[in-house]
Amino acid sequence: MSLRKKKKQKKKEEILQSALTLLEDKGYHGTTMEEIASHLLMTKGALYYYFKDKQELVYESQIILLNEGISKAKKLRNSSESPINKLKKMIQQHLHDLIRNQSGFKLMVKPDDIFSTEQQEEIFRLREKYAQIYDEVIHEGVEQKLFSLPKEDVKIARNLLLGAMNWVSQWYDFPKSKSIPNFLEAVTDYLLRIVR
Amino acid sequence: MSLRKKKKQKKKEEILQSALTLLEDKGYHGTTMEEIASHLLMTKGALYYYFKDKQELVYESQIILLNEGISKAKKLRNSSESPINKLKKMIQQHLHDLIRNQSGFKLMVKPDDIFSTEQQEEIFRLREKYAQIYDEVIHEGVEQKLFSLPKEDVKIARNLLLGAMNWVSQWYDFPKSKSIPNFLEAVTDYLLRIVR
Amino acid sequence: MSLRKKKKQKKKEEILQSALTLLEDKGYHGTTMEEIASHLLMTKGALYYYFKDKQELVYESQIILLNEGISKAKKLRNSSESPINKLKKMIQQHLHDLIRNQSGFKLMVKPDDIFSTEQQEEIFRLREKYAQIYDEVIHEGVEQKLFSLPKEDVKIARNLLLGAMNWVSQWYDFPKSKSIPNFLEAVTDYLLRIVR
Amino acid sequence: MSLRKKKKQKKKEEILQSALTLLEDKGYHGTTMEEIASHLLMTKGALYYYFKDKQELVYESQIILLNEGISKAKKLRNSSESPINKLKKMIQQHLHDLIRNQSGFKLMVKPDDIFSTEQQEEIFRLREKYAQIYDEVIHEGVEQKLFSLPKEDVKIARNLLLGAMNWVSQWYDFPKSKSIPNFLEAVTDYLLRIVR
DNA sequence: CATGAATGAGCCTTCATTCAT
DNA sequence: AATGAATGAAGGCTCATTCAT
Repeated sequence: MSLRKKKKQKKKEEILQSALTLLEDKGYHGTTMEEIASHLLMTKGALYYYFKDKQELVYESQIILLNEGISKAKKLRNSSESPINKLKKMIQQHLHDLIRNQSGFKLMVKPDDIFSTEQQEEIFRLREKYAQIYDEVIHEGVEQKLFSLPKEDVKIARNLLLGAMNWVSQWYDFPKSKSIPNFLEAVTDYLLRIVR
Repeated sequence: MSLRKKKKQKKKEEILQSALTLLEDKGYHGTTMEEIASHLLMTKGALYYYFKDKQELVYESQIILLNEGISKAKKLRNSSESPINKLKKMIQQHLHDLIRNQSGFKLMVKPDDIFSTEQQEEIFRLREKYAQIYDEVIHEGVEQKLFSLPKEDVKIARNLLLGAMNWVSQWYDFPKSKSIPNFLEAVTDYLLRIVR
Repeated sequence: MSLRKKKKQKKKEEILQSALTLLEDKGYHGTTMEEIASHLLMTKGALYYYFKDKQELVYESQIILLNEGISKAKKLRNSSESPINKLKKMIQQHLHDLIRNQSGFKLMVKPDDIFSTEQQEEIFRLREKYAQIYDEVIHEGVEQKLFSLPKEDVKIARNLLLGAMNWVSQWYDFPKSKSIPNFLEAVTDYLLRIVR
Repeated sequence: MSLRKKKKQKKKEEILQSALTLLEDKGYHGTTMEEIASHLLMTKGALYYYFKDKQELVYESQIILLNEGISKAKKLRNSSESPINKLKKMIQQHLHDLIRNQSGFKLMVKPDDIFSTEQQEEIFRLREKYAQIYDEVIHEGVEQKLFSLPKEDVKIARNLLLGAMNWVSQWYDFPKSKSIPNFLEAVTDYLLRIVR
């Protein structure tokens, strides 16, 4: 990639990161291009140099988010820990990012009338990819008799897990709560019960 | 209440029910008054005979939803079943309504810039009221040594429960799945693990 | 006229009187049928039993106003007072009605795109009729050498008079001012200077 | 100010001038943003680039108008003419602008439910400022025994003057009348009688 | 590359008007 | 005669998008 393109790429990611925060907060229709731009001290028009349209910008922000999640989860899955510890760390990673306001699994709950079919499919593909990493770890745990559930229920358990995690951003209360690490520890323990 | 008023009230609820479906799907900003109206074979203008503005319509739809949930949950809590069975039934009720597309706990994830402060407070109050019914049942279970968690963690457990439940509408796949009752049964069992 | 019709006529006048107050305040476009109705404890729809449409209602309110003014002015003109006193009393009558919130000369400053051509013509005809009564009295005063202006300037003087009078409602300040009679006396004296 | 900003400012004033003509004619509620825009061969949306909303546009048009009037009046007041001539010229200036369709003292007769409280106060402040220039000149005339009225009546006289002047646009009939200068001369003479 | 400016479609809302009852 | 209910045409305003400079 040329220097030019690299620079452009960097700027794009900068925009996407900033946009994510806003999108997380107010959703697709509630977030304006104007807002996204002004948060970055740019003008609306400039965004269109980097992205064809709003849809593309938001789509790419989702992709980035999912890919980041996947890559982090993969790293943990590949570690040499026990399945229990792997799952623990994956959950904590997920929650950590969520609280730090970077999640996107909440965002586009029903992306039907926002994204094109291909875009939707890609998003679902990545979501599934992310989820499968969880599945694999759970599977591993089942085989090692650390988790007690039939293999055909792995997906159900995983979905419940993801749901419970994603909801945390709704009720987690920064200042009042115990310290973040303590909080994460407690939540993780209860979540693990789903599979044990 | 006069006959006239009753009729008007009925129509209002009809509108609210219909609006809920759409709002659930596309969120506040993604749902237009036009859509809400045409779904009911009315014109946009007619909605304004029943509701002052969009905000009020959506607000009332949330209130109705929450109140319905509260009333159903209360009935189950007051039954003479064991805490385990109570919780089971409450979960199944919740999921059932969710799948039948009536939930609203998902809807207004961040009602900040949609509702007025008072409206937000009322919504939070009702959400809390609903959640407390869960708390009570869990409490009861703890005291009867049916559930194993310290009392100070009841709220955490309840929140994880609600999150996992609300997420179900994201992945539950009507036609392909096992029959609804079987599905509910399975999900409920895994959810109960959180508190056992 | 049948009793029916008389009753209807009375109600119409009641409506017109009430409408006048509002129209005076907020103008044609600023006053809604809803407001007019609710001020009379009726519903919007009922107004349409008495008046074909908003235009007609407003038009008739203007006519009534002008006719009342004309009739009052005629009475004063026909009295046996001196032209000076006649004019004085006409001015005071006009101001009195104005302050009591009944004037309409201000209202439809440019009735062009509100009224039909015929309606406009009728309104102008009546305005002119009202003004001519002033002209006659001034004329009389000129002939008796009580007023000093050439006859060809009578209309100019009369228009200045009317303008100054109509403006009074803009600045007259009820509570703070001297008593109404004192105030009227003072204003009238200065106005008379125009023709003396 | 940068060139860009100057250009924007110029455009704003262009819009305001054009809007004034329409507002003068049909009042606040009778004038649409659409009309204002199309008169300038722009689209509705473009107006919102220059003004936050209709209220602001109209408000600023009033301010400009008042400030122009004040500045012109001040110049005349500061001249070395006799109070009589000063007043004469101020009246003629006012009438001249009025006939050339630039007055705004008529416009917002009751700005109550159009403008915000602060906006109203500013408008009243400027109206008062304009009026006070008249007061000062009249005062001067009184002290030089050129005008005969007690000082406590200056405001009354001034208000009658302004009212009579503003009304002129209602009845002044361009084509039929004598030439404008002659007309102004005549009107001014009669108006001066109020204070002499 | 970026900006200021403009466009146009679409949304929320108001309101005169109609009409069955 | 009057009302509740509904309609439809605007009107104000927002916002994604475009484009000349």
